[in-house]
Amino acid sequence: MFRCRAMSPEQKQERRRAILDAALQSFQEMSFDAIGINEVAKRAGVAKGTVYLYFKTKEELFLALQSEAFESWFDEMDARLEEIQAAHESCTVDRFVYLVEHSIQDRPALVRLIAISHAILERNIDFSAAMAFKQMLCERTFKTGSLLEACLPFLKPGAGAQLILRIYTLVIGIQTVAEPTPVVRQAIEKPGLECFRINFSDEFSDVLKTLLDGLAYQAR
Amino acid sequence: MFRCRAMSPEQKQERRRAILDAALQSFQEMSFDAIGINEVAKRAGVAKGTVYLYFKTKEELFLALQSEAFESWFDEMDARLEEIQAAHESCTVDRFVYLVEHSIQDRPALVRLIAISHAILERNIDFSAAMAFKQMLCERTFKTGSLLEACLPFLKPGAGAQLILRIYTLVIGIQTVAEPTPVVRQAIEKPGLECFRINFSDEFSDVLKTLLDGLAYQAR
Amino acid sequence: MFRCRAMSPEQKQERRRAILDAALQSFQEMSFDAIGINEVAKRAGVAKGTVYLYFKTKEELFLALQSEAFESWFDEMDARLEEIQAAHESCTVDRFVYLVEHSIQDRPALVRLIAISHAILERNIDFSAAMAFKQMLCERTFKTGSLLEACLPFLKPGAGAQLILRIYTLVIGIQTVAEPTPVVRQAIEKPGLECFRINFSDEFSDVLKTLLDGLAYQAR
Amino acid sequence: MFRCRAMSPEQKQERRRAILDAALQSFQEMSFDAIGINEVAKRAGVAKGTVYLYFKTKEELFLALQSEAFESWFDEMDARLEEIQAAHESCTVDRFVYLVEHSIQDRPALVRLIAISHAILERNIDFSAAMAFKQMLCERTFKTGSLLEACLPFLKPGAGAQLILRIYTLVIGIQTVAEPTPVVRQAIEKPGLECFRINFSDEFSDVLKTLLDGLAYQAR
DNA sequence: AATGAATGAGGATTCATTCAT
DNA sequence: TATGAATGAATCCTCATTCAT
Repeated sequence: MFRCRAMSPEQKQERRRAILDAALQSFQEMSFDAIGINEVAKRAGVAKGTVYLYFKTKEELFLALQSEAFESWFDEMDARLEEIQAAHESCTVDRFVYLVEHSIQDRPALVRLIAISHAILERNIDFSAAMAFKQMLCERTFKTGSLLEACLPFLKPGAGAQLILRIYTLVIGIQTVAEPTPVVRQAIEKPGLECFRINFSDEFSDVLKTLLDGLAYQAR
Repeated sequence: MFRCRAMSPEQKQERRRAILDAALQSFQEMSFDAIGINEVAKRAGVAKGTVYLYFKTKEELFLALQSEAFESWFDEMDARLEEIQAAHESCTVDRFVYLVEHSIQDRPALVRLIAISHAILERNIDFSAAMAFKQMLCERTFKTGSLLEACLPFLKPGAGAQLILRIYTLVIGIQTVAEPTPVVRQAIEKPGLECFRINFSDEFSDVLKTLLDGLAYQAR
Repeated sequence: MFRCRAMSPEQKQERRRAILDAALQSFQEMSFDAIGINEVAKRAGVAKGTVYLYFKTKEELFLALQSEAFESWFDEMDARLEEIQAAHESCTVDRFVYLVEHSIQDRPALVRLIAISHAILERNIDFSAAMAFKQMLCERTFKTGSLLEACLPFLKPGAGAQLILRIYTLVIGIQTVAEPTPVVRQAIEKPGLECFRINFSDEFSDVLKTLLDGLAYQAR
Repeated sequence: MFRCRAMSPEQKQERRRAILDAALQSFQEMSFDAIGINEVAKRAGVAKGTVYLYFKTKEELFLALQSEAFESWFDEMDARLEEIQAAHESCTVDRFVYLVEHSIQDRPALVRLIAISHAILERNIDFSAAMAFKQMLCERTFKTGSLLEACLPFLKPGAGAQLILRIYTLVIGIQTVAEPTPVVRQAIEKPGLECFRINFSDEFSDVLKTLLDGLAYQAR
């Protein structure tokens, strides 16, 4: 255990980091419900109570995790889109779909966090945490949305941010059906039920492409 | 309490009905978690144990509810699509979107049940219940999918069923973001966060239409 | 299901038999707690309620089973002891121990029933069932006790019945330690705990022999 | 409720003690089944959850109680046997029987705990609790067994520990028949069933003496 | 007599959160 | 700040038994 106190802001950030890293590690190994705060605390090398010094609730902790993962995703998207802009290339639908799909595929934890965000995480956080999270999400959505509008010519003003939000919606829906419970997985193994065996990446790419084709078509 | 026994199959169906109706009523008033089996039992005029005579678990009870709601939805869809066929009309995208959106809007309980199906209901049912549910879903999906293919000329063979499944996916995603938790709802009231105030029907119609436009475009 | 009614006493006995046989079969496959009345009823080919027509409680049913097993044991003991008497042989301690041990070893269900009799069965029976059981036990104990006194010369009057009761006591104690729970069995597998690995027959024979030697010694 | 925390190991022991004492008190007033953890917690002045901080299950709590009672019994036995050795007296069978009987009579809770140990307590404890308990029992059995061998000259090496185990077995068997259920007690009040009215101490003394006589006889 | 639908009591346990130290 | 001991709410389901048919 860290037994030191009276820490500098840097030290506090470090401690916070350790807790977040521990939470992420746990989340990669098991489900949200299966994770206990004790587990996270031990892994982070702090006491249970200390976790609550940095995060008001278990849910707020994992919301912070989601927040970070989102920022990282937005960072990558922004970088990729800026590269495209810088090269004065125009972005095709296919390339964009590929870009998004890969950036998401690299972040399985983010996808799983998004899927439990509304049903679980956002049920036990306070107003300020909700506010901060949504505000961050909004800002980044608009920023990345603007870049998007510059890359995808058929996007009207405002349609970039909207597209981001719809990608978010798609992720929730597709992840939910793509990761069924064990008993359902067993059931859909049976012949005749192939239609329920959905692969996240394939489905996501396909739907996103169709959606973009639809937008392009509508924009003509 | 009913002091009579449901001996004949008809009486047993009736009793089952009473329990399902009671569950639905409760679900319309509060969240799944807030509902206790005792509550449902009392409302149905039976004892707690009797509920478990008809449904193995609380989750199975609500899955049965979802099953019924789904069948009703498929029935309506089939009827509408057959009307269109019978009239030898060809169905426009807009008309189809309108049709789907309304059929869903009339079934708020179904939408809420779908949204908790994967995360909650399908976690505590046995194999046979899972199997029966998925099988029904599959059959009706393909049947309605065929009708769809007849109505929407740009749908290739097999695309009808796939479209139904994607509508299902969309419902999950959109319902999830359209019905935020109280604290999140409060947060997104604030100015600047309008983008998160999503109306299920509007969003659903818009995305579905775009998706269909995309499919139509791809089919050219 | 037997759907017939208005039965003769013979038919009723037959039905009772079927239930007892079914209960015994179940008990040989699993523990008392694991057995459900439904299980027994189905195996006997009757409805649950019918079981309660013949036995007031689940415990009374298994007490009846124990009763029968006891009578069978007494029958065998009596027969064996009478054989010895008829042959005008005098019975040695070793022969008697062998006789008892074998008669018990042939009745594993009886031993297990005895072990749960006081703690479980006799907790949920009514006065008349308790009375009938104890009366039978008493009578047979005295009868067999008398035969015993004739065979084992060192037994004083009354010591035969007392010996039977002590054999009963020994069975309870030894069976209890000889059949530990799974977790305890696992624990006593470890080296150093060999002393807890007790074999019923060996221990029973040894203690009974010592006890009889003691009685013989005291009688000198 | 204690509003203070038991931080030091001594304070924690004290708290553990309080819970054990409360459990013992309850056990003296009623049966294991009738005792609720709430009851014990309240009596100990702690919250329900606190009990589970010290003992993993209700059964483990009562196993700890049994463990303590056993150690106390072994302590007394050791002390008495050492006194005898110190006085260079040789111990007669009668004196030993008296000694054991009294040490047991003083511990009615131990006897009742032993009687439910196999059937109840050892069914819901984990491996380490089972291990620790059996290991303690084994060690003390051998230690006291050695003292016994020094006191009772007819005991061969190893027979001391075996005798302790047989005393344990006898206690289970005799306690079981000596403390019948209410309905059985009522039944055996009736004339003719006197043979089932067994007094623990008398029966125990008598059987133990006979057993020792048998051992002495066999050793000649 | 037989059925099987209906009943309803019954309790340990976990774990997020708090707060005395 | 950090700790970790203390708290206590919260609830589904089984199954022996009953009794209307």
